[in-house]
Amino acid sequence: MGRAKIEIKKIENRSARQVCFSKRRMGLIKKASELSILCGSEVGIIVFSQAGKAFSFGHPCIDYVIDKTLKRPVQVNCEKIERIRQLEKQYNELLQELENENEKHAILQREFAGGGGGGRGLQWWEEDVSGMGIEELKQHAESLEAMYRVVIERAKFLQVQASLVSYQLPSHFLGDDNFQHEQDQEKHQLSLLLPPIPDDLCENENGKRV
Amino acid sequence: MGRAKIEIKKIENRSARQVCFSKRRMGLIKKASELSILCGSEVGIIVFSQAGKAFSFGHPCIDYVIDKTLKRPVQVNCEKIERIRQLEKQYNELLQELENENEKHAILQREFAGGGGGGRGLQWWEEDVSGMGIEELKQHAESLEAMYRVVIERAKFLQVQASLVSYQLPSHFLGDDNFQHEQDQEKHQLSLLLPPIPDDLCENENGKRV
DNA sequence: ACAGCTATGTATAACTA
DNA sequence: TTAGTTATACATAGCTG
Repeated sequence: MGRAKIEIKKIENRSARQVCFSKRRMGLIKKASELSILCGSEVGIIVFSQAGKAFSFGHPCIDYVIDKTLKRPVQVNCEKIERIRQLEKQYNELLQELENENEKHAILQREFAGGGGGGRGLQWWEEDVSGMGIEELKQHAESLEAMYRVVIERAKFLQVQASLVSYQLPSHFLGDDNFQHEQDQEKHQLSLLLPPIPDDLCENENGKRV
Repeated sequence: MGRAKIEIKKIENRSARQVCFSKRRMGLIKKASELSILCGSEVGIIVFSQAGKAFSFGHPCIDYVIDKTLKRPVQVNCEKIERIRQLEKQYNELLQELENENEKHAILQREFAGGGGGGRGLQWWEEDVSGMGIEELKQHAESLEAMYRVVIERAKFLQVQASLVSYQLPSHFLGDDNFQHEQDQEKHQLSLLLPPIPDDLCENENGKRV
């Protein structure tokens, strides 16, 4: 949202980070204010700067929102359940994308080698590679990589949304680019929502299953 | 931020409001997530829909942020003090704008009637209107109106920002267009920060001083 | 209600003073 | 540093299915 696109990762330069913090804090609070007015909803925001200074916004006031939250553990559960529903939905979208990739690959396969593995119940990535020629292998590898990239992108997206319920993708799943949430959060069950990805694609460099 | 500019006031249409709510809620949480990552700061957001459903976001998690807030009443005071400093600054800007209007008017006055009130210590709005011709009076009234509009716009802006500390402009100060914050909030000292506006401009339709 | 789409308004990254 | 300016990316209002 500025002159250049930036990656969402911690800004290392101190003063740049400070400038970004105050601008974005103001923007966030403006948005919250607009939401509360437009939709008549109660909103509370608390932000701590790295220096430990607190900033807050609340409609009707921050204390009201905090009180209401503390008195409603049930609501928080509702919220988590809805979040999980959303994640499930996104997971289904992911599956859909994988199937599309699958389709594309099948077409390529047919064009290249006349249809290597036949039309039985097997998924394409389960095909036996031992019978493939060099070109076919190359195609196969490229398709796997493309699919892997799709999975990673989706996983990153889910990660952002996942923090809503404090669930956490194991950070190695997101590649090695700076990962800010790690230090304070537990790692847990999100993987339960993401399992049926073929084994070949689910191992990191240490061979550990995700 | 859409096809058309919209006024920030409650959306009356139920379904439109609901759509806006979910879109903006998502946007707000995305922004909060970005802020926490980019600036390494702790952020918590709680939103209640009008139906009473709760949504939250937190980094590292919402409970952490709430805990930290509850344990730091002092920080909240710091924040309020800073907010007041900002308001004072904005107030000074407002004064500056008034002076600019003043200047412009003085020039107009000189052009029109050769300089009706002389150059003593009086502000232009204190000039005696009894000696004015009809054109001069018209000009004077228009200038007052322009100045009034500037004051109202600034006041609306301050109002949005003021909710940060749960301070509240008396709603009649903002005109009669829908005013959403009124029901739950107390009215108090903000007017202390806004007094030296000439009497002519500080009365509402009941003649009650602001 | 819900999920896209796109034209448009806003927020803001990089820059300047 | 702390403010302003500007070009650009992004969020979203109104619309469609």
